[in-house]
Amino acid sequence: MAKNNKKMVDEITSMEEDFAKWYTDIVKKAELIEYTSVKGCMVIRPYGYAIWENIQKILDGMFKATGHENVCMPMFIPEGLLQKEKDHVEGFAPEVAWVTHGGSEKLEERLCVRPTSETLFCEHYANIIHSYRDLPKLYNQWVSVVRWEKTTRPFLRSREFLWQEGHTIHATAQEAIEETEKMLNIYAEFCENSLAMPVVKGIKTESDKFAGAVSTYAIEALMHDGKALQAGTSHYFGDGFAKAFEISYTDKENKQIHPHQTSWGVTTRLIGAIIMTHGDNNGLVLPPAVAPIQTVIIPIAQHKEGVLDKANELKEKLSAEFRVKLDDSDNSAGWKFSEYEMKGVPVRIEIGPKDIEKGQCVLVTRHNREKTIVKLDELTETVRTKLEEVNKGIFEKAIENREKRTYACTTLDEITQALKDKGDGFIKAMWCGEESCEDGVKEKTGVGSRCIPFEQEEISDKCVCCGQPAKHMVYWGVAY
RNA sequence: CGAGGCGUAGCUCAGUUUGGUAGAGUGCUUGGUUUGGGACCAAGAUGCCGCAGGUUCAAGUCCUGUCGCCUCGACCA
Repeated sequence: MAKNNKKMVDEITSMEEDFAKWYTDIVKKAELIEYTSVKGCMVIRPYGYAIWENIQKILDGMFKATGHENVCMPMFIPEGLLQKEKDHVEGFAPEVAWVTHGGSEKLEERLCVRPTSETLFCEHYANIIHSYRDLPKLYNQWVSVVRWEKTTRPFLRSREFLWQEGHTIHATAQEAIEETEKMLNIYAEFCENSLAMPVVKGIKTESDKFAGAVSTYAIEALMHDGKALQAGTSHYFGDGFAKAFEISYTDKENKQIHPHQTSWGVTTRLIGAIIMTHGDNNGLVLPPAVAPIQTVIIPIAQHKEGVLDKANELKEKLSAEFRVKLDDSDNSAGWKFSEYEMKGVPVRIEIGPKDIEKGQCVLVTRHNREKTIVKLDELTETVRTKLEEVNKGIFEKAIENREKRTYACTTLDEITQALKDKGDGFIKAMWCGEESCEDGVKEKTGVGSRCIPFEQEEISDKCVCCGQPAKHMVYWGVAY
């Protein structure tokens, strides 16, 4: 037993020892991805992709329920089109990949591989929007984009990544702002309910907003190691893009008006967020809503008469409601326990000869390894309850970690001290609104502004950096 | 992109200092015994020593370049 336990932890580096290594160990050993010969481009393997498919299914439903339609834009953007909006091109030019040849012919104009699709949507909107009757357009697409990142990490920062980008266009600023906020709320709701990941909703500072946006809203999550991760963004563009791309409509009074736009997105980075929010030293812990396998049945002494039959019967019954796997491979039971813990399966069902005799089985919840003996005729309900329990349990654990790692500070020294004593985390501190102070905090303490949360608190009345009257409470942190 | 570390069997790594027949554990295959926390015995297969040049009679080992991974910075979903 002692030997076995030791071996189990030997499989992955412990997160206390080396969090970054722990992360890559999990990503590889849970069979989420495999590296390829192109830096920053990974194979998302079936188990990893299944998580993404579940994320897609839920979010897509939420988008459609709020009136959005899916479209698909091309993957190439001609250089001239990318350059139409000044801030936008400045923001993205350093990290785009260019196509310069078609076959062996050099292209007249280079094509960039989309790093994001605002320009393509704008070109399209200019063509199809003429009247106030054409508005709004609530579009979304599920595609991949390319950004030539310098340092890459699976799911967190890859050169090609999967995402959805919503692009909407509205008659009025107010309507567009409402859309921006609505989508941020949808993201937050999804993260908290389906991913059991608590998030802070807020607005980005001027220096941190999206290239070309009037304002950028974001949800920020705190990972287990105390670093912050931007889990989703929603941008309000005003009519800046509309002007640059000459999109206008005729209103009821026969006046030419530039419409107002938004865009919003989440990416496969969410999978990284799930790993770093819920995972532990035995591997992944998946939120039930997106787990490819919600419950795994492990037969004990499966060579014995009747065990596999019973296990199959349970699988049949549970499949009506859950994503179920029965592992009848000839690996030992202990091996299977570890394997599915590594893969983060929320609920494990053990069924052996002794159980069958008593008309019961054993349920183990992944996040706390708690064992429950369940009567076979109550199994479906109990699995349902246990899945909810896992979801609740991991959410509370994540909240607890965030609370423990959130420090209210009134001076730069307090920030430095808190980080030193308690480790990385969210710093809540006041800010005067000046960029020089934002930079000053970064320079002197190492934490950058994450967002100005909607839920404001008054930590003090002075800016943490310059001591002048404060305008906002800001969340600061080291970001992924 | 700047600084540092590492690339040898599917995985973890030894061998590099001092050049001389390619190694271990684990995994894999086959057969048998096992099965309530990563089982045991026996037999077997597995290597462009990251890649490309160079030095040498001879390179995993020395030199140059390059690619990849990890850590810390700068940039970012």
